[in-house]
Amino acid sequence: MVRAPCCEKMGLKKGPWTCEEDQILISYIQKHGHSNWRALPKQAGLLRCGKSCRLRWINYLRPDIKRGNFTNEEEETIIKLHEILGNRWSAIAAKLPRRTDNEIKNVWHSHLKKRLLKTDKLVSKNKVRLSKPKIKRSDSNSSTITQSDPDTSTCTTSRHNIKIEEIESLDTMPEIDESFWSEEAAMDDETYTTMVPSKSLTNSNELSLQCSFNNYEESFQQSNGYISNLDDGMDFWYDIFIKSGDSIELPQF
DNA sequence: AACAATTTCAACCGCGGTATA
DNA sequence: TTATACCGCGGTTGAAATTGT
Repeated sequence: MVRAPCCEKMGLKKGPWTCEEDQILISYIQKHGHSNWRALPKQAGLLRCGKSCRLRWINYLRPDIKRGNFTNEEEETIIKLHEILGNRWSAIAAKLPRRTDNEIKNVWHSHLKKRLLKTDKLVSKNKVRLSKPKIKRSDSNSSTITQSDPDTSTCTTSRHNIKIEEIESLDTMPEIDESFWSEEAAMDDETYTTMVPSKSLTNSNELSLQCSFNNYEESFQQSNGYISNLDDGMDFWYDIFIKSGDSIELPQF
């Protein structure tokens, strides 16, 4: 099958929209809606293809669009959602009211990606590979977290101080102190402080883990009994299965 | 002030999914 | 079932704006 071009190029305008064209499009859509983008430009008297009209409306003219700089909160949200959803800009835009997928895509490519690349380079200098956690099915020892009480807030092992606390999935990532990224900020095993099972291990459907060092946190979530990092990076990826009542041995940092 | 390099972002292109004849 | 048309999405482009020298 040979697809027909989206519009006959003959006589149709391309490139930036004029104020006059914008006004024609806005007033037409206000009166008649946009049930058929292909027919719209002809009916509205615009020398544009339907695709161009749709894009102009969706990305620029829609009355419910929020324009201007993205807030820090919005940028953090985009970064987190991108970790989960990848380049699914429309899905990300659906979580950010009044922002368009095109705008989010642009801000990702122009700001956020560069920022993260910079961050990754610095993190890779101090890269740490986490070993796979061991699961204890029955007995336990001093280096193993055991589930004694679902409501326990802290416990201690011989190797690390461990605390058990509630973690909301996709919780806030704390501000990272500038010193963390400095050349001098050498990684130190002792700065790893917690591997945190939340909500106890008694309910395998509600388990999540959080690993933190300095002020940087890695979040893990359980899905279908498996735990995996929310990050795509293989360096922090786990594939472990935990059943109700299991205990978990801390990873070696 | 002039020019070059870089960044931003609106708009375009092509593909895949879906509806329809 | 197949061919066609349309819509929406993600990748890419390129002009305009900004920044650096």
